[in-house]
Amino acid sequence: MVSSGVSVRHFILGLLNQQPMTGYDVKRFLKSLGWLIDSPSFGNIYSTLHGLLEDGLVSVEVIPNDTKPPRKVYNITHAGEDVLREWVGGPVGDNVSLRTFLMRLIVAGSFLPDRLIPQLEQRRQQVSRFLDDLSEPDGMRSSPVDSGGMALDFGLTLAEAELRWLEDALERLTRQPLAVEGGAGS
Amino acid sequence: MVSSGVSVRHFILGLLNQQPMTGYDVKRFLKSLGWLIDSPSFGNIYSTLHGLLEDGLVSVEVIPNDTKPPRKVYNITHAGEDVLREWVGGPVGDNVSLRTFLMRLIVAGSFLPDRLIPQLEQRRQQVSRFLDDLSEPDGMRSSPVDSGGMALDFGLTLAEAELRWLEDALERLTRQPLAVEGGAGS
DNA sequence: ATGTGCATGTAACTGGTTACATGATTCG
DNA sequence: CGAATCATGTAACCAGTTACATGCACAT
Repeated sequence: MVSSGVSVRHFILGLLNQQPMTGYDVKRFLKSLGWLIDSPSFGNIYSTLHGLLEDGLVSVEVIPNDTKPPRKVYNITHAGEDVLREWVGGPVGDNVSLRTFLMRLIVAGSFLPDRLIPQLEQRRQQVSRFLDDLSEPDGMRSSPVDSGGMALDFGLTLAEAELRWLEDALERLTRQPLAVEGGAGS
Repeated sequence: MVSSGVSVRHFILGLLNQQPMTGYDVKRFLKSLGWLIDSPSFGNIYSTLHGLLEDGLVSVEVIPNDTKPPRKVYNITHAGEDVLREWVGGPVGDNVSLRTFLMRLIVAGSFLPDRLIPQLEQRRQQVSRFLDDLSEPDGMRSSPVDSGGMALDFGLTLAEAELRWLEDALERLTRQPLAVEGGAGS
């Protein structure tokens, strides 16, 4: 019932929306984010790409490299754009994890900047709520686990940093709606 | 070959090491961390608990609640402690995600503070490397995806916050080794 | 020569989710 | 009176991993 199916499928489709890529490129990019979110394996990436192709959400251009295996550059189709637009516009689902949020941010960032604001706002509320719970005697702090330990402190630090970023980003976006179009895409 | 099998299994065992709990308690705690990492579902938690019990890594105390379903409080056994100690002491695996790191931190935090330092150090190097790559023209910044976009900025902010925390924590730990023992327990 | 990076793919497996079933209690 | 919280559990299903297979180019 979480309903925010942030499968690799949507995420990869989102990357392809920003820039045509090969499976290997996708892997390389995701690997660079490895410290934040786990990169899906090659196996998963390639089969996801095959699935997207079968469903007509991406097209492929095979660039033969006569000795090497040919590069297969995948590109999003109109049908794919429709699916993606619907997904990004759709409900975020409460209690999204950092991983989920980042994925949506990457996809939505250069696609529909106006739809972005409610997502940032939702996220801000969530992180803010977490921070508030720490001050209350009935929040997570009262939890027996790791009372006063490092993990709590770690989470706190990250939450504060994220919250500050969110507030900053929201302010920037609401002041000047920045009608991006040629920004990142074509 | 990632070898850092941070399955829910290890994580739950780690929570049980800090405090005996029911499956429902585990869920409640994990849910409070939902903004950071996805909480496993009830189905997974309960069946993991059953598995741990079968393997003798936890024991259970059934507290009958005559009208309500009985509470089943799980407690780690000596065998369980051995398994956990081995896991925490084991290799972290390079390129761990935030999720993985947090899990290890929660488990290790109140268990083996001396083994903690190399883990923090490894993590520090990883995050630091990411940050360095952003300055180089050949790093992730050169990636076609989301150039100059929000997601990159978001990641940067979090990375900086995490790095600062790690450096702080390392300094504190190396100056006074803090021989925790009763720290988190009774 | 040995390893690392480029480049793709498949099949078996397992970890975890979703959806279901049950039932009392408290809150609005 | 209906919804949420407490409290446990099972089984079908799906997402994603691991391990394998192939092969050239380039650096050490």
